[in-house]
Amino acid sequence: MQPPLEPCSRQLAAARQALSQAEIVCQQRGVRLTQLRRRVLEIIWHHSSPLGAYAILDVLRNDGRQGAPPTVYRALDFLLEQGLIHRLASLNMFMGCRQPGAHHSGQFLICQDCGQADELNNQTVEATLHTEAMARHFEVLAQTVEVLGRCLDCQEASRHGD
Amino acid sequence: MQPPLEPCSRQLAAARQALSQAEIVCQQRGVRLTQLRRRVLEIIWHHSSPLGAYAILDVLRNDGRQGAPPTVYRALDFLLEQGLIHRLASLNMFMGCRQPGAHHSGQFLICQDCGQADELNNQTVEATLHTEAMARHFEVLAQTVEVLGRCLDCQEASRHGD
DNA sequence: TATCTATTGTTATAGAATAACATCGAATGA
DNA sequence: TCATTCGATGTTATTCTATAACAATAGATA
Repeated sequence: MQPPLEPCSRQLAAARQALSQAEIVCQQRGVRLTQLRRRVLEIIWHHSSPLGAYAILDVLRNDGRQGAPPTVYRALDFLLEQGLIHRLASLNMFMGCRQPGAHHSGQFLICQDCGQADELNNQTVEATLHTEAMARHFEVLAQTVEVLGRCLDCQEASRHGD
Repeated sequence: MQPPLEPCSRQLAAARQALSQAEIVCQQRGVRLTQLRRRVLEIIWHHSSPLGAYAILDVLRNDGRQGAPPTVYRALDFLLEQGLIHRLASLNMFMGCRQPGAHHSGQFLICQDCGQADELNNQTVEATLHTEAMARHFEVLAQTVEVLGRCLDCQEASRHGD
């Protein structure tokens, strides 16, 4: 689980796109994507795998900005509310959302070796859970669906490694 | 989210059954359900909603037993390994498993008002996630499926309350 | 400009989980 | 019976995650 330190060009491009999309979404909604919030979103997108709040805080401090945990958590709360990032409950970490604008819970494949997470949006899973809930007269507010396992790269790496 | 302090008779009966089942399962597997582990399982079953590790620790201390966090976490680890309890990642809490013996991830409906959690075992959800994972050559090790919302009782309570 | 509100800074603390090492206790064999 | 061994528990300390409470600041509005 070694997070790379420098984002590759593909990540940078993804981050740029995510940030400009975020600007649009926030403008449409009349909410403020401040410097801090924008920077936190950028930090998250520059990283190839989900990041913890304190890792984000470290980067902010490296920026020269002063800050404490609430600084980060408030920015994260804003980004979560706007559907710009997801929180992975099983890791206590945060990652960028590829479909901002439309609020959705999403489903995630999380590799326990490299830490990377893939977002799914399987309608069958979501609908089936809704049906199960309805049968119990349960009102659904959010879904947490996280599949822990190993991605192809890490399976191969462990085979060659041994 | 007010957890009741005294278990009702239905809970006590459920706890008794869960404990005797746990005894059988552990004996069959040749693992030891010690006093401490048994007591932690009992505490969890005596409570109507999922419990946090530190809440369990408080009960243990009320018993007169000395203890620190590792005391509880080791017992919880054992019970998780044996499939006797589940951990709810979105709450950092633990609850009894109704199908001990068969290791399974389960799916949960969690009421944000009263804190109670209902366990599902929907095969469609599990199979669909497996299929999605396979399509990405992702090896599944565990599934976390937690639906947050409001149970019928709490929906009605809030309607009458306003 | 004065005011109001949202945002950020700051300090302190609560809550969740584990590392590392000491001690105890139940099973096993001599 | 005693000694040994290994699993289980006790103990202390620390790390990581998250929030409460209040102060200071900056942006918008009248």
